[in-house]
Amino acid sequence: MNNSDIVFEQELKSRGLRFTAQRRAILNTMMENQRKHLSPEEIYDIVKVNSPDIGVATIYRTLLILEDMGLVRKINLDDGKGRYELNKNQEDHHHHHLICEKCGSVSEVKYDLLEQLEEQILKENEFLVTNHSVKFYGYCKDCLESIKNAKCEQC
Amino acid sequence: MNNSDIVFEQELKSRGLRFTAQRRAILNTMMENQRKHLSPEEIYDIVKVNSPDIGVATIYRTLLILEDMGLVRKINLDDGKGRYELNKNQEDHHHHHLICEKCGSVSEVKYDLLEQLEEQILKENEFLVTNHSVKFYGYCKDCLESIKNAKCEQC
DNA sequence: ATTCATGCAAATCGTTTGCAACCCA
DNA sequence: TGGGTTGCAAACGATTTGCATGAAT
Repeated sequence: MNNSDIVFEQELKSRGLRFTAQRRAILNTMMENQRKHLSPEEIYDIVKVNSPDIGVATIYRTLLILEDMGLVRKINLDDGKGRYELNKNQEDHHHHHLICEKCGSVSEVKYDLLEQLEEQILKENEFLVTNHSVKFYGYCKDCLESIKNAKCEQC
Repeated sequence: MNNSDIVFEQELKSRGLRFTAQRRAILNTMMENQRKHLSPEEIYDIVKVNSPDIGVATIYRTLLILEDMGLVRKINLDDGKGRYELNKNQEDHHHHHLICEKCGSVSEVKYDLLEQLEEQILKENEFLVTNHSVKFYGYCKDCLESIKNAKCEQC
């Protein structure tokens, strides 16, 4: 039982919820697959290896709890399913995703130049920004190269 | 038959597609509801008023065509359904959405400070950005006020 | 013992698809 | 006339829900 498990157990208790083997297995799976943007189905497949009797519903129900606790964050990668990533700490909070429109790969950037813009929004729109989601679409390194090569063949 | 209808008809013809009453009605609905972020279902309900026999499938199929032509843009407002907005012109391209987490309202900001960041991404990640999606979550003007008022009652 | 959590299957929601009838070019 | 288009309903994939059973405190 690691540190995160203990934190999780405390959080659950303080909400009158129980620390079950399934919930523990799901959180551990999230920790062992950081930066992977797993879908509920993928988490299900991983957890099933050691807990064959688990059901998908438990994955969905647990992810809701983890998200509500701020231990996990739900993101949208435009592939029609939910994606979840570990919410390690606050500084980790502001990273953005690079989605390759050719191969579908997802990488990350950590810059955050949005504070300034958010102040401006508060002043001009009277809207208080508490969070944001930024996605960049384009071509990853590998696909840029394969496009370059494909063009050369036609020369 | 307005200007956009003519453009639409030409675009359809150039692709070997037909200019039907249904397609026209759907594009007109999009134009009459700019900045509304309509879902396919909502578009369906509006179009149905004047074309009671239309089916949802036609809405979906037509939106795909309009999106492919660049006349319409699909966005994601985290409510589990697709949302569409008119893609009026290129300058209109870079606006972002402000999503109120209390009342769910969606407004817009037009600033775009991302070019600089995208250059940096190209250099450091070798990822060529061709498009982006930016969403800000927080509290709209009205909800900020109601929160303020609620707090005062407790004083 | 009590109350919450689970697995299962059925239900739901948004979207897509197959197909026969339809209609624009 | 012929091939794209439509409405309908069935199919689909992701997620949610009801419920009887099972497990944590």
